[in-house]
Amino acid sequence: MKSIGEEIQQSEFSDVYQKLGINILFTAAWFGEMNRIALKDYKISLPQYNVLRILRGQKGQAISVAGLCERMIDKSSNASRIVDKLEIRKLVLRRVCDKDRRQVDVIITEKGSALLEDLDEKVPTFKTIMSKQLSYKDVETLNFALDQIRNQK
Amino acid sequence: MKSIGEEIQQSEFSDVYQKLGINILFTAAWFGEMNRIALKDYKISLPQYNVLRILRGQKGQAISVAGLCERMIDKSSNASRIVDKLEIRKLVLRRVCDKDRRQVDVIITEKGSALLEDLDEKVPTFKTIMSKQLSYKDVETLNFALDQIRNQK
DNA sequence: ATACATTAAATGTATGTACATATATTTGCC
DNA sequence: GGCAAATATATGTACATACATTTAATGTAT
Repeated sequence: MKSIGEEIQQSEFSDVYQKLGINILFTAAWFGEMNRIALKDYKISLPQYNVLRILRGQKGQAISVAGLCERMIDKSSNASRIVDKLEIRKLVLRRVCDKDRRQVDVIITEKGSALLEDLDEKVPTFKTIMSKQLSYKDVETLNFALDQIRNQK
Repeated sequence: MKSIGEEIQQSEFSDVYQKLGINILFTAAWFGEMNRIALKDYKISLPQYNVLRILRGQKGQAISVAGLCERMIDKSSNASRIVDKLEIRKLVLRRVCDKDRRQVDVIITEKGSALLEDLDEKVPTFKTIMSKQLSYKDVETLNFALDQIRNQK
């Protein structure tokens, strides 16, 4: 099995925490790469895919651009321009919100939903990626540890 | 303590594996943001910082552009253009390799090394980020689990 | 030795990220 | 009501990523 040290050809880490930090970064990048490969044939980028999935999760309910930002993993991603690209391909619609005309509601179209359904079969789920190696209990432990890391002090 | 579900305002995940996958992605993004904040005053981007650290790790030994790519976390990053930016600021040097004139050796300059030394004091180490919450044993377990995830089948 | 394939790096283009700024709308205060 | 502050989104710019193509140097077969 390839350890993180072998992956990035680094034989020494200053300590195990450093190694873990790089391991988390590397594993996240590895997940991203797997998804990118799956999405490639559909000419859709990873952030665009993530936005579509957030919209589907709304189940028809409208969500503003700011609402999208809050739910995205990369907080500084520019949802406005990602929506631009999706709108050009008619995968989403923009509609000025009646209650607050500064807001723009974004809604997934039929075409967008259909594309997501196709992708569901192509994009590996985290469960298929990890369930062979990690038990339910392992996963709970990891989830707890990661939540703890981000809430230090 | 804020769990991953609260962070991205998603109350339900399809399963704990899905939750863990997103947790890893989110934690990696969170690390990145901490570092970006630390680097901001020095007008150096995260990939540029990572390249400088790889060069320092070479301890004077030359490394090619392809060698940099292999050691970078983001495999598809364009090391050539990152080196461009570092070269403009005289933090690194490029030198055509004598043994294979297609290769370009990249070397960190005195100015680059001095900048890294300054940054060492500003950029939080993973140890300072995580050692309060995770024991040595926790870390070993996590490292093992992540290595396993990336080596499925 | 020449021709062809391979390799290393650079470059071109579209998309995305980071951050500052601009524009439009709403809110709150007088 | 009128005006300043706050808010939602869009836009401008520099840098980075994803991926295809180009250029130069090297390896290899004939």
